[in-house]
Amino acid sequence: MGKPAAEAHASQKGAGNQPKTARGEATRKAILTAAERVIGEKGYNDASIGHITSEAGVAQGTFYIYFTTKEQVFSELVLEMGRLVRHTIAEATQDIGNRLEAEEAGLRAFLEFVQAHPDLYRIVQEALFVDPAAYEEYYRTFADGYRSGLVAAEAAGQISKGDTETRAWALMGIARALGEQLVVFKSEKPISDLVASAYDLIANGIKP
Amino acid sequence: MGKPAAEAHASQKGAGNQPKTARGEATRKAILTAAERVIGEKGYNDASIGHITSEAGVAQGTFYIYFTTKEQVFSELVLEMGRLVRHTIAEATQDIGNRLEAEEAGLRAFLEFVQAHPDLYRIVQEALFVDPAAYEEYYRTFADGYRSGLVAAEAAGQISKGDTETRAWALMGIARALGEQLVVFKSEKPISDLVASAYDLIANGIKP
DNA sequence: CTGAAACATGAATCAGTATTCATGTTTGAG
DNA sequence: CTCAAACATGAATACTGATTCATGTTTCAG
Repeated sequence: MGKPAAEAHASQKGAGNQPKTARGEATRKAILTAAERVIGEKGYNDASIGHITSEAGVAQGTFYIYFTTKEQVFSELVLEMGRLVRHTIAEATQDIGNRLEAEEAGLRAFLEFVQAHPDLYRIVQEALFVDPAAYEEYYRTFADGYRSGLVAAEAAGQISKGDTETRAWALMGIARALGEQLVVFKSEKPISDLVASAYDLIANGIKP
Repeated sequence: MGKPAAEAHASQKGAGNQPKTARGEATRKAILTAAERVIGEKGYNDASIGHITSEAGVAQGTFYIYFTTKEQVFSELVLEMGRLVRHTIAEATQDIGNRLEAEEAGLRAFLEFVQAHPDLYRIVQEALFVDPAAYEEYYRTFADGYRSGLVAAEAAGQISKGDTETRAWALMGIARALGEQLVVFKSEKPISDLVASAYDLIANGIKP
């Protein structure tokens, strides 16, 4: 029984060892940031621990002080993206009483976030292949929130009646597609134009 | 100059060595099919050449008679998916004069295809990380076709005016999201329901 | 029939890289 | 100050898996 069984019941989520000093804190954050950039750019498999630690300016072994596994940093990044995106959208829409307007504001906030964090965006997409559970949780959580918003709006008569679940997925699909336009296809189109067009489609459809 | 410089100017697309006998033809197809299943299920990185060849019932070295690289089979599968999907949708919509109806029929055809070929669907998604060029070509080609259809419909007064490019991306985003529902999230919802809800959204929007 | 081209085999090669570890260095509570 | 806990190092380990190759076997045009 030599081991203190420190990490017996994970102090935080599935996080590796948590730092206990300011120095450790900084180092962990440096690694996490480097991982975001490197994995986002090269993809999970081509991003080696060596790349990450050298980008972070620490030795290779240091990685394993704070993370148990390469996959674990990845998962943590997916979680982080989830928290950040939900927070960003919630904040952007909290004062808006009308759902259609909220839809527009939320989409804009999402696209701005994605443009500012392209690496995180890609990481979430890659999660489908690296950490399917994290991927599913990300989208399920998101969709649940989305759906309940739609249900409320429907009840309040702010939107027409319809299959809220499918609508939620479809609307998320639109947001994703436009986000991909920015991050993957490097579209030059201004976000406001994307939002305006998408909003018109969402509100009115394309029937003449 | 011992080498016949056989593959000097690729006989077919970027395809590896093409078989020259019936036996070879069959073997190549067996490997391709196995690759589709194995890569679709395990993902690119966990799918080893050994897995693929054993699933195909051939020796490991046989793989390299028909493909130059692991990445190359993958690319070929992405191309195949592109051809098949375009063909499927074109066929399902060719006799439909009205764009809105075509939209509905096309979406249905796409979802049915995706449900029948979940492995190919996943492979295309993973292409963003394994072979970005193939991924981009897949979606660019698709979007171009989509967009020109919308332009024609707009001119014919079958749909309202709007930013065709963004609309094309958004509509593809809806299709993708629903496809993912089927393949990734294993939704039980019947395709007709998905199509009906999505069609209503696309045609009329959600404004009350 | 027949032999050169095709095809098939599977063991060996070879490189990359995640993870571990023995050894220092730094920090901060007391 | 002081020393035990934290933190950091980077070389060594260990393993996986793509690709090659020397050696047979099969096909089919002539």
